[in-house]
Amino acid sequence: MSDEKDFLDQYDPSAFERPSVTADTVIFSIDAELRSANYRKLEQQKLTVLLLKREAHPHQGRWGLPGSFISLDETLEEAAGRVVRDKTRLQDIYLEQLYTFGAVDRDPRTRVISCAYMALINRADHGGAAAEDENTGWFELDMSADGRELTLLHGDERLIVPVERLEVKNGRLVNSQLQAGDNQLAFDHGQILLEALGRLRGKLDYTDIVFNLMPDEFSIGQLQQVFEIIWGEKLFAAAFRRKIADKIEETGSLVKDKGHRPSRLFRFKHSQG
Amino acid sequence: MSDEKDFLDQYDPSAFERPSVTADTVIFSIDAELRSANYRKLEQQKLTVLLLKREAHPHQGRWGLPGSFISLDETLEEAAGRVVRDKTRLQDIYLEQLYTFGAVDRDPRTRVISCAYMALINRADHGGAAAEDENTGWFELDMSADGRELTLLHGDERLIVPVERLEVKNGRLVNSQLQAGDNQLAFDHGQILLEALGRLRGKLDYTDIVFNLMPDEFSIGQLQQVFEIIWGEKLFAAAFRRKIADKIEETGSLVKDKGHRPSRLFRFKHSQG
DNA sequence: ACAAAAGTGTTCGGACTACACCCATGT
DNA sequence: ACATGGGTGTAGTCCGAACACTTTTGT
Repeated sequence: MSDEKDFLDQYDPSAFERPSVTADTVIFSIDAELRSANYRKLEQQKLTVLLLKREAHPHQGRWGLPGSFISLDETLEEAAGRVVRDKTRLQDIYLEQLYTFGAVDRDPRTRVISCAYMALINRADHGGAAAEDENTGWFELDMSADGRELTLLHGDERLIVPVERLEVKNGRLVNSQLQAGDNQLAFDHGQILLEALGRLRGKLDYTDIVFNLMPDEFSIGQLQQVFEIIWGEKLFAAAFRRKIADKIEETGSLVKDKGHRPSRLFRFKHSQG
Repeated sequence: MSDEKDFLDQYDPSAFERPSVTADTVIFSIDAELRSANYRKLEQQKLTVLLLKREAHPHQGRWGLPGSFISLDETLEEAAGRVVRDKTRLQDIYLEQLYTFGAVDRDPRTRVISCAYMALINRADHGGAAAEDENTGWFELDMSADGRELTLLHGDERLIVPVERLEVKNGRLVNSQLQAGDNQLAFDHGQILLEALGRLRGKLDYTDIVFNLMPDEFSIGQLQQVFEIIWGEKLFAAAFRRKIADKIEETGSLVKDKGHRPSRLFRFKHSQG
């Protein structure tokens, strides 16, 4: 091994053609819709994702996920964290690597490999975090009843992400052909979003990641709603309450001013052994 | 969008410094040890992983995972498949993307990002697949009782992979410091191997991936042993039998010549609704 | 009073645990 | 005969699904 140093000194990093690598982030948040419909009804919670309108080519004018080319002196996770910080002004956010997308032609410019991350925040909790503007929007996710189509809503904008039964090869999903439709996301970001949603759904019931989406204090009803919109199915309140009972603890405060019995507020109880 | 084509024509791919990207593969297999100890005892199954002795710098002489730099005209999965094919002569193998490792200094040459894949095969089933030689070895995995240390055995070779309680940050494991010890794997391949083992363990009980490790026909006892060596715990035979009963079907044949009641052979029953 | 949600009690059935027990074999 | 694993039966236990029911509020 004495000559390893010599080897390294002579090593030419440009010997092979290299791909570009980006860190793209799917930033989920929960938003509460202010429902005036019925003073008794709960305000409906919504699952939202942060999208940016692309100002440059390629896919100029389309909505896409926040992302960035990684620089050589930062890890993938650091790059993803940087993207989240730049777009939301939030730090120390839940961040999880999702999957790396490597279809040869997923970017028309050149070979670009995308390492996708999922971030979870609660927007209401952090004041003006990630305020919206012309080119920045939080899109509400709505899965169609048959689960074949995901709709993204933001003001008048309305994007459709087809869930074409994900092709599975060797047990792992294969990059499917990019859709060229009009109200579509840029690149393969629709696919990335679906992968993120799938991951979020799957991890809901065997991890505690939901609480990254919740405010510090929340009612059981709110929490149940979050499960319901992510899973797309109604849950039985009694069963739900008992199931999560040992993951939360009372804060002591109540929420009044609703047209029904006041609800106790809870917080996430960390580290129960 | 009319000028998107112009933009692409003028795009200069060398504008940003790019990392190298490799596809590294953790190829697991099951091997049956020929036990002469007791004619009644079952032949003990072993979980093995394919390692190569590095012939070039860096980490020359160390054992590491099979891998390759990706070329610009193949997907990540194709690159991983190519590596598996080159090393084992096997095609159409179960392949699953694991995780992408992006620590800045994980490779001393230059910035190298590793997209890790896990492959599952049954070596016995495919004759001389991945025969061993001087620089190619199937290493038996042995997790210590306390789960703090993974030992890799192959002939006289004996590598130790410390399981330093994986640092978790934001719910995802963080690349830990590279170990510089002697009987260690090259690069961060120990960490990659641990991640693969964790994934395999986790997926055992809610997917059907085990059957990728099994021969076409197997006894329930064999199958149970595979679960046991991967999970590192004994299972109750009666419960196990019932649990997997609806995933397998009888082939009709029996295995005699053992010092006990002959066992029926089963095969994986695909696609039960 | 009433609608809506908060919250508790209880039953039912299915899944897993643990143990007991028989079967079939090669030496 | 005996050790070893193959294979079935069965009682007990735990957990979630489902339903019934009470509590508490603002209008």
